Order: sequence, then C-alpha cells, then structure tokens
Amino acid sequence: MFLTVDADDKRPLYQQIADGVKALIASGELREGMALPSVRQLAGDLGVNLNTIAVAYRQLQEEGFLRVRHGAGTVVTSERPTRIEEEALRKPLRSALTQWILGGRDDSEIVAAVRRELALIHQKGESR
Amino acid sequence: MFLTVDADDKRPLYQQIADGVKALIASGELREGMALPSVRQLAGDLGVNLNTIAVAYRQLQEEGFLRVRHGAGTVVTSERPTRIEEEALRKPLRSALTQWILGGRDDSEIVAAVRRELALIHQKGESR
Amino acid sequence: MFLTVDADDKRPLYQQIADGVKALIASGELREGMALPSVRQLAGDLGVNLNTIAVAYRQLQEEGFLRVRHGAGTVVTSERPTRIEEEALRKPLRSALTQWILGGRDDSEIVAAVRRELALIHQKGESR
Amino acid sequence: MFLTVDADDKRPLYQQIADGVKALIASGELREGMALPSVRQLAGDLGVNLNTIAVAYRQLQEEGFLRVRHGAGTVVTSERPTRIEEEALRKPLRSALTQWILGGRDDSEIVAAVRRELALIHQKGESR
DNA sequence: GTGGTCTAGACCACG
DNA sequence: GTGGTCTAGACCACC
Repeated sequence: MFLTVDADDKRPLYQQIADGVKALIASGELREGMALPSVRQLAGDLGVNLNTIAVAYRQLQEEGFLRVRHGAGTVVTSERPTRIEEEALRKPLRSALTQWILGGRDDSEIVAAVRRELALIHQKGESR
Repeated sequence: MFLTVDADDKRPLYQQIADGVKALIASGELREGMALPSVRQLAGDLGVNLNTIAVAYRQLQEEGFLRVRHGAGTVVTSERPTRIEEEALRKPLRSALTQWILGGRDDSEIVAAVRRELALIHQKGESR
Repeated sequence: MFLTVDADDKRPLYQQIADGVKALIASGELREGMALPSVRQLAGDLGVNLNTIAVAYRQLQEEGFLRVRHGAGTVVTSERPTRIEEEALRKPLRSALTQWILGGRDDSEIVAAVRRELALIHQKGESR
Repeated sequence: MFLTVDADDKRPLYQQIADGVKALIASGELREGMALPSVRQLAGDLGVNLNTIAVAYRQLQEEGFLRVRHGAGTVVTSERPTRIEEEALRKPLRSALTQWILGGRDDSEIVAAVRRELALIHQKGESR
C-alpha cells in the first residue's frame, strides 16, 4: 500500500486518500478481494485523524469500490462499478486538456503525454 | 461570452467562472486585448454577487491571463504565461485518465476520446 | 502577537495585516511552525471583519509564508520562499531612499538611518 | 524628461507620475525654476488621460515641489520643502528593508545595496 | 462609468 | 472548533 497525503495539495485529506485508493485499483495494484488496512492502521500510518480515513472509506464504499464487512475488515469489491457514462468522465478530462493547451502544448504533444501517462499507470500494477 | 455557472458543480462559483474564462481563452474565443464584461455586468448576467466576479477576475489576473485596470476595464493579457512546467500539468491529467480506466475504458478508447475532446475545444474558437 | 491596524494608513486593512505578519516573521518573533491566531480570534482582537483576516491569510499563504489548513489552524511555513530576485526588491528601496533625499538628508545620514532601522527590526525578535 | 508609466505597477497612474517627477528632482535632473511639460503635452506623451496628469501635478504642488503660474506653465519651485520629520520617512524605509530581510539578505548585503542605490540615484543627475 | 475594499451575517466543508 | 464561500449593500478610488 503506497498511499501518501500531501499538505500542499488543495484537495481535502479524505479526497486525496480516496483518490489514492482508486489509483491503486486502476493500476491493478489492488485487486478484487484484497483487504485494505484497518481505519486505525491507516490513520496511524498517514498521521491523520481516524474520521478522515473513515470518510474516505465510506465514499469508496458508496461508489462501489469497497465492501465493508462488519467486523471483518474492508476488501476491494469483486463487482466493479459498471461502465460509467461518458458524460461524467468528460468534464475532468476536458479540464485537464485545457490546462495543457494553456500551458503552451499543441495537440500532438498532448496526445503523446496521454499515451505516456497511460503506460505509467498500467506499469505500476505489473511490477508485483 | 458564453459563461455559465452550475449550482450542482462542486467547485466554488468564482472558480467555475475563472475556469470558464480560461476555457474561452484556450479555445481562442477570447483573444489578446479583448475586453471582458465589467464585474457588474457579468454579475448581473450570471445572477451572482459582484464580489464573486471580482474574486474570479483577480485570480485570473494573478495567474497572468487578464489585466485588470482600476477605473478602466478588464482585458485579456497580450503576453500569455510562459510554458508551464510539465509536472504541474500531469497531476490533473493522470487523475482524469484514472477515472476513465476505472470507468471500464481501454487505452485506445481513451486516446480516441482525448482526440475528440481536443478537436471540440479548438472548434469553438474557430466558429467566429 | 503585536498586530495593529491604523485607519489613517492608506493601505487596505488586509494589506496592513499581511505586512504586519511579514514584519513579525522578518524580526524572528514568528518562527517556523508557530500557530497564528484563528481568523475569528484575530478579527475580534483587531475589531475588523472575519473576511478581512481571511483575505490577509490567503495572500500570505499564496506568497509562501503561511500554511492554512482547512479545519485545522494556520501556521508559519517551515520552508521560506527562496532568495528573491534583486530586481523586485530594488523598486521599493529606491522609492524610500528618494524620499530621504528629498527630505534633505545626505548619504551618510541615510546610511546611518538604515543601520539603525535594521538593528531595530532584528532587536524585536531577540527580546523573547 | 524621462517619465514612463507601467501598467503592471500596482500604484495608480497619477501616483507613478508624481513619484517619477519627485525622482527626477531628487536626482538633480529637474532643478529649481525648470519648466515642466504642459498637462496636455505630457498626457499625449504618456498616452493617459488629461485628468490623470492634472491630479499628479496638483499633488506635487500641494507638497511644495511645483509652482503653477496661471497661464504660464508649471515650474519646479525654488524653495524646496523644509527638512521633513524623520518619522514620516521611516515607515517606507522600514517596509523596504523588511522585504530585503525576507528575501534572504543579511545586513551587510543590504547596506551595500543601499550605497549602490544612492550612487545610482545621484549619478543620473550628473550625466547632463 | 470602472474596479477595490469592507462589513454583517449566513451557510458549508474539514478535522 | 477551524477555514471557505457567498450575499447584499455600502463607500471609496481611479480614469
């Protein structure tokens, strides 16, 4: 579990943690059925409040990524969320691409960066 | 000027407005030297408070996109911010791509969507 | 915390407060990691609106002097901004020196005053 | 007359102009009895509004630097303002020095910079 | 006319 | 508890 929180990040702590878990799932580092650290454990590791972890886990549960089994810890759910509607995915992508354009990149540079980034995301999950 | 604010959006109003202006600049709809509506005017159009617009404009000024001249109006800066370092651009891109992967898309689908989105962004600025 | 606001001062209140905090940091009275009063507390102490303090704190955060943690408090940043380029520092110095010359002082008087002023700035931080 | 206005400067235009004239007087470039350009002329040269120049000249007149002779133009006054009280001079000096300290300079560096700056100010007036 | 600042008071989000 | 956002409305400074 390589999760970190960054005080300079503008996102709230619980969001950073939830996003971090999602990234681990996306990369394949966390697979279906694998157990997550307990709320107490992770809170201790990251040096944050118990509540903060609980909020992150609850959000992930509501989104269907985790299953909390009473008294038996938290595991990555076997049934992944169904194919998400494209409309919801476009907004953050468009926003990210806009920043690249404003940063002075042309389309071919951006597409190359996207390919590079996708490779990096997948690579992490394979190295295990 | 096609700016809108969305109450369901999690971002604060002033951020939505600032992002909207940036998008207009990225698309070429707003070009160097063009005047923006006055804070009062835009506040009236969008149905938000005058101060909210002022905050958005000030942020854009600090980021180098606008020149706010006290007593005169607000115009798009002629000299755009220099090429932004890649590191700052990667985080939001990576985050957006992660969501696409979790949404069940494979890499080729994602790259196609990126190309589509880039075309859409540029298209807007050309229709004038 | 010896911060005051002066109605006769031409600078806006939030700027006076931000400058005051900077002066306390420069003198060493406020050191890395020290907590600042909450916006509500300081607003009450100075008799200004809560928002005015928030604006001052946000500006100081953007300049790298403070770390504002939502839900927790505000502390002096551990890593100070790196060495600032001389060009930005010269303008206000030149302006101040010009006034001394117009006020009828010769160079040796001015240099003596500068030494005196520097000593005063540092002195404050040591008396603790 | 080497006066310029800078749109990036935070000071209002009339203040930049007034400060510029003061700097020319301090350096000796403008001496007692010398005529200043007319309001119209200077407004045209700088590309600013007539009123803006008028405000700057009026401020300089109130401070005793200029004498406006009805229908006969504006000249640098022969009787310079008396020795200004030190208290008024200290505030901007202290503010400028604080910035140098925060910028990472130690006292000897600052004193050296002050000597350099004083020399530069005087030098300008001699080269004519 | 323009933008800038400030207030009082409300409500929300975070830890 | 903390800070963040927003409003309504006031007054000021600039051009």
